[in-house]
Amino acid sequence: MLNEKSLSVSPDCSECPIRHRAVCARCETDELERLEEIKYYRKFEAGQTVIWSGDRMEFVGSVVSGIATLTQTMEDGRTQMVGLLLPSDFVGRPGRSSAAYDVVATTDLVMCCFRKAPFEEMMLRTPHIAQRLLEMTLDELDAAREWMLVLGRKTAREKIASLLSIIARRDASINQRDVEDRLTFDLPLTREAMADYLGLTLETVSRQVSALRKDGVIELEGKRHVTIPDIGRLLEEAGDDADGGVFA
Amino acid sequence: MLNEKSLSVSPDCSECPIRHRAVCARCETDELERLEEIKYYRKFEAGQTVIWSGDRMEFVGSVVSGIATLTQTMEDGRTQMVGLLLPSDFVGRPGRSSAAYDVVATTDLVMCCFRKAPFEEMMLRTPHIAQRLLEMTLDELDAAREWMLVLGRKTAREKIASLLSIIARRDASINQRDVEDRLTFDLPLTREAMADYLGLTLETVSRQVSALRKDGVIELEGKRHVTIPDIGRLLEEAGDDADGGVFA
DNA sequence: CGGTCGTTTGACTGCGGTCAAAATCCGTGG
DNA sequence: CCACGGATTTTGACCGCAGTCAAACGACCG
Repeated sequence: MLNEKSLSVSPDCSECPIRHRAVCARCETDELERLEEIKYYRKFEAGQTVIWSGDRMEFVGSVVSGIATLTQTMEDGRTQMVGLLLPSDFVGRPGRSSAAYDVVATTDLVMCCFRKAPFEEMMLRTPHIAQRLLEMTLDELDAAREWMLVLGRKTAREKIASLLSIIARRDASINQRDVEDRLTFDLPLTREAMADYLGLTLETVSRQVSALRKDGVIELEGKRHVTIPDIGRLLEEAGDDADGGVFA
Repeated sequence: MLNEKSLSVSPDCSECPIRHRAVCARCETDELERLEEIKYYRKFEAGQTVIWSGDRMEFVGSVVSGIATLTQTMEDGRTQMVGLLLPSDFVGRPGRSSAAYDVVATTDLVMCCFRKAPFEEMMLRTPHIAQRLLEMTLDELDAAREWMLVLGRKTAREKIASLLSIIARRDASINQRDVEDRLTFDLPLTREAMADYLGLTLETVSRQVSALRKDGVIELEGKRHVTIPDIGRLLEEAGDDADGGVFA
């Protein structure tokens, strides 16, 4: 906790890399000015816990850069990841006083935080924020439901393929890369984190990743750098409808 | 589809049984009057499909009475339930033109429908509706994430116990029953529907229900009527924290 | 009475979990 | 530059939980 850093200077909203995708996306200039007054940046290092489940939450905020995970843990230690937080994703629930999940930085992370009470008060007066938050929450709900199908009904191989295609899609969207390009990215998750996301053990993840590599569905350089020669093939392996533009 | 019934008369909102829990919960009298103008009731019989995935959605609405399910299906027929819709739950996504899931009535069902375009237009002008919808969506997101833990990490026995405790909780809350009472309710789902919710086969569901009965965790009269002699015991079996008031 | 639907039960199989060990990666300090 | 130690990943052998296939049972209805 000691190596967490608060930045004294928060960059101007108008230059923010997530300006057009985050909870503030629809705000007008004057609304942004009021947001500037209650915002502050915080940095976390890879591996640090951002919020502990059950803790009192004094802020909500957006991921500016880096990746974090949302996880739930049972008393006996079994854990399930319930969300992957990428830049522009929102953290925290207005109207709730204590955190429901652990939030952990898996890479170095920068967050744009808003003090909770002022943010909630501002939400009531600023429909642009509430509207955008509703839209984002509906998207997250859809993603969670898609993930329920993955967890409940897919095989281990399909689960891995599903995770890779989701990361590939999000990566392409964030980096504005063309989908027709040869997709290539770094896995932001350890095998254990992948297992926690997919409801598998890390051994099974390792075996199935190797199998997909052996079958030519993916290519690996080192343990983490992935290339996808044929995205249609990967989507087929995921059990998704290959055509019909999940990527459109 | 022919036996679907439209009611010519929609009861007054002020007498509505879900008045204080549905998307209209926070509306003032004048706001309710405007909602009355765009609402209509529809009845569905048990087994009927309310909405097909992919269909154009011409309405959104609330469940007034009865129970419906939200399901997703893969090409090869594997299906996963992603939501259980009880009275006051909201159906449909403002801002989206086609349905993402199948909605099926599992009992006779009455819905309070709003034509989609007028409802969306009204949402922009009526913060009370948007606020309540955000709150409900956040609750659904939490429920979906809790379910991800069930699907990803719990054993078949724990899954059954989790489902029973959720139904017991919701049933108690809807019928305003005291939790300390001897909990008793009718299962609104077939074994197959339970299996689709839990990511199991119907045979496994049947076996585990029998096992819980044999072990005295639940009592059965017929196939569907369930009594829970000790809710704490059931929560233990579900792998949840037994104390601490999930039921508080 | 036969037919359908939902459910239970049994026998067997196989996918993914468990336990264990080896291999690889990577940062750190001598 | 290399040796060391810890973390991460891979691989192997074995096992058990839940899936599969099949049959029978009970309730309900025409």
